[in-house]
Amino acid sequence: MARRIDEQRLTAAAARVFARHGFHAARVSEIAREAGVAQGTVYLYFKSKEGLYVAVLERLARQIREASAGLAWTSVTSANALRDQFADLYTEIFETCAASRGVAGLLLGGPPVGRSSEVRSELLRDAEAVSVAYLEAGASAGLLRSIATTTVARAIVGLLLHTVTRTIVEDGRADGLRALAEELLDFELHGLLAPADRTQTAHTAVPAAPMTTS
Amino acid sequence: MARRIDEQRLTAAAARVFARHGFHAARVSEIAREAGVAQGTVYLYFKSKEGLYVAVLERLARQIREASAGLAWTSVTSANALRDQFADLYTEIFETCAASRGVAGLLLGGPPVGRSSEVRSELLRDAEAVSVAYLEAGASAGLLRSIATTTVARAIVGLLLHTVTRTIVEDGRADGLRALAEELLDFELHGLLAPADRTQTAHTAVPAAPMTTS
Amino acid sequence: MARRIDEQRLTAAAARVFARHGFHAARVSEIAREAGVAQGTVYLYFKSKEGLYVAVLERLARQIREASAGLAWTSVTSANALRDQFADLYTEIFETCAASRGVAGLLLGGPPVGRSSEVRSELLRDAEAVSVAYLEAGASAGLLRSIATTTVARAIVGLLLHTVTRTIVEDGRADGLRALAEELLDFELHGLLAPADRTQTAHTAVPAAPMTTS
Amino acid sequence: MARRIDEQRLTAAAARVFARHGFHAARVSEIAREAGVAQGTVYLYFKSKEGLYVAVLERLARQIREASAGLAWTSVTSANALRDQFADLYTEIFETCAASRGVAGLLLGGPPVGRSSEVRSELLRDAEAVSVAYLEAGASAGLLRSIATTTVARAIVGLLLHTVTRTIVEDGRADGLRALAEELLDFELHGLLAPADRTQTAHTAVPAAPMTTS
DNA sequence: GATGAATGAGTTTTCATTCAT
DNA sequence: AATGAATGAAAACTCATTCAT
Repeated sequence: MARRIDEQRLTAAAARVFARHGFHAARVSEIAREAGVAQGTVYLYFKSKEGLYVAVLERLARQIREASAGLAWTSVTSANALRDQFADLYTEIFETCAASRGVAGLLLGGPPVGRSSEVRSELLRDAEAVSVAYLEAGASAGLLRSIATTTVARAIVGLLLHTVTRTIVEDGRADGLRALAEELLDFELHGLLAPADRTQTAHTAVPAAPMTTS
Repeated sequence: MARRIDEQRLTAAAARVFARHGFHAARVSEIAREAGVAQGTVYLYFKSKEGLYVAVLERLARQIREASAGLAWTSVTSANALRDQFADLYTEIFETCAASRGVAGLLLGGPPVGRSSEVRSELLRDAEAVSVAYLEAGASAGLLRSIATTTVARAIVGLLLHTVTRTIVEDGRADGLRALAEELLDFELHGLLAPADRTQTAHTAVPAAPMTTS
Repeated sequence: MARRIDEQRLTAAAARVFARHGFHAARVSEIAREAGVAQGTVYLYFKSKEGLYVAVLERLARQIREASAGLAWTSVTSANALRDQFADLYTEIFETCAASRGVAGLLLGGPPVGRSSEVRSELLRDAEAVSVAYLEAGASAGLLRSIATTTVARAIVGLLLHTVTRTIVEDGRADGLRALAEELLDFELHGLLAPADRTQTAHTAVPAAPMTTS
Repeated sequence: MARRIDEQRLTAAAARVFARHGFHAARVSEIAREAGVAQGTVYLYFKSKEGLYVAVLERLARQIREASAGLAWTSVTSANALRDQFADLYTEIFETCAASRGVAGLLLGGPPVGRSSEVRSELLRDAEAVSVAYLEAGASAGLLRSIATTTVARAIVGLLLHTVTRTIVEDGRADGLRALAEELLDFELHGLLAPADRTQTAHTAVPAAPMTTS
């Protein structure tokens, strides 16, 4: 058990240090100091700095998975029920990431280090797979439209991902995460277009030449 | 005497090498060899390896901006026109990124190196700003719903970004990019829900506990 | 665990290598080899090659100070007593420098490297200060003439310095250092002129145009 | 002749740059820029940076020799005449060095670079030789005491050298150089001791333990 | 198990020098 | 003769990892 505790101390310290400096600039010496152990001790628990890094990422990936697994998933028979379940899921994910901002940034946007790319890819692939499953289930149930499943599944994951990266990791938003989830779901479910019965005349002042800023 | 070698030779070689290995694992010696110049020559044109890297990213960022700026933007008065214009834009972006897959991966998902984070941030910020502008213009023209603008703008950018990263950079898709764009737009504009008049009974077989894969 | 190798091993090796090649041409790798440690080890003990160099110079500067501080200084009431005390001091300095010829050359005549100039300057300034103190004390005691104190103090230090540089460092003289000291003191105390009562006729064959050698 | 001019321009520029940065930190590019020529041009006139450096030192060494050679040396038959001639010599040397402070510092205290050590040594050796010649001539003429010629000759050179280094190069004194020369000569000729007929009782407060400053 | 001193491989960068124009 | 772009050798320093205690 002591072993477990020390390992925890190390990954926790490593998470802080990696979050602070990124993988390459992080020093094993700093991690050891922050964990209150000698440098050599790190190598009793982890094969290498790389291994320690991957372990840190894996912990967050696991937490995200657990967060979603912990939810009560039931068969869904209405759009509202579907929406509520996903709002729960998104909120859990957001909160888990908000609690580990720094590591979340590395998990989603860090450099490829050892198996780190796989950890990220697997997480995203799983998320996409879940997404695909729901889209298909929803479609066959008549709740959802039949659309380009793979593309849209990826779009949904990307939308979540970027929200985490920009709004939670970069801006540091930690409150109102459920509201954030609801806003995203509203967009996902209903799309952008105004209800068909609304008049669609307009000379919309859509500006020319986008992204010519900066 | 004018520069005798083309700066382009260097950035092109650097793009290949950085794409192959990422920033940290890329060796200046390999870049020089690939460009067919001596190592020292690199430093006649760029202050450092870091500077060279940022220059490579900036070139792609510029290309993406130019791709979108080159389009004919007109005032939009119908949902279809809006959709067409964005299909053009997305297609241009996809094609630009497909032409520089490796660098696109670094630009969108690479580690922070020198000013590289700013280059990425500026690009995303600009994209989000454009997105916001269109959402607001579309809404005030009655074409689009009024929704949480910032959140949705980020969602849209994230959705694009992840599509580029996964489908174009990782999977290497180079054809059918307009179709991809159309699929995304269909999702963006109409959302996931089946038309309201469709019956919404269903016992949706929505599976419990998502993301418990691998 | 206490340092396992002796810092002394490093400075001694460094002293030899620096003495052999001077600061710039000295290679850290050679110092490490000469000390029988790995290159990296040098940097456990010293921040940089520069720091190691300065440490080597400081050690000799300290030794010179200690050599002079170890002498029994008493109030002086006669020219002979004064002369004896200084003969002791000079001899100590000469012997200390003779024991570290190479380093003495660098301390007194090496290029400015990091704080090395300050180490030298401080030593010389202290020496001049002591000189000034003695000249003034001697003058107020009626033992010495009243003369341009600062200028003469510097002259005396310079005379010692150059003797060390030329006779001890360059020529490698290691014996008869007390005699050397006595000769210098004879010159310092009595000057060059023949006793006034000696006839001063002479057709001195003072040669014209000096220094047209080589 | 154009060649001469360019060479002059180069040595003059090099003197400034070497004086500013020392040999190692001086950049050939900076010298070329300061001289208003291309880098390659330097190598039309000098074999290497080292050669240029030595040329700069040699120029000052030559100037010092010429300064002394330009004086009217006549046979000396009195202490006063001797003193006057040397006052002239010292003043010339001081003024020459004051006019090239930076280079004087390098000539007398710079690092060993190529033949630079020889240039310095030759100058000092010549100075010592002249000194020896005068001491011997003066002694045989009965003007000067018979003393340890070599030692004293070196002492005299060292005294001059250090005065140049400290008072002219470091402190930047440029005026009153003749007075400085006279002060040195007074010390050299008469020594420190008070005239014998002055009472030599005194309890001289000669301080104990010198050089324990800093 | 824990320690931390020692290791030494590995890489960017500088800058004197060359030589095609 | 002059140019200055290109060259490439050379070296300090860092830091992950090891292993004797």
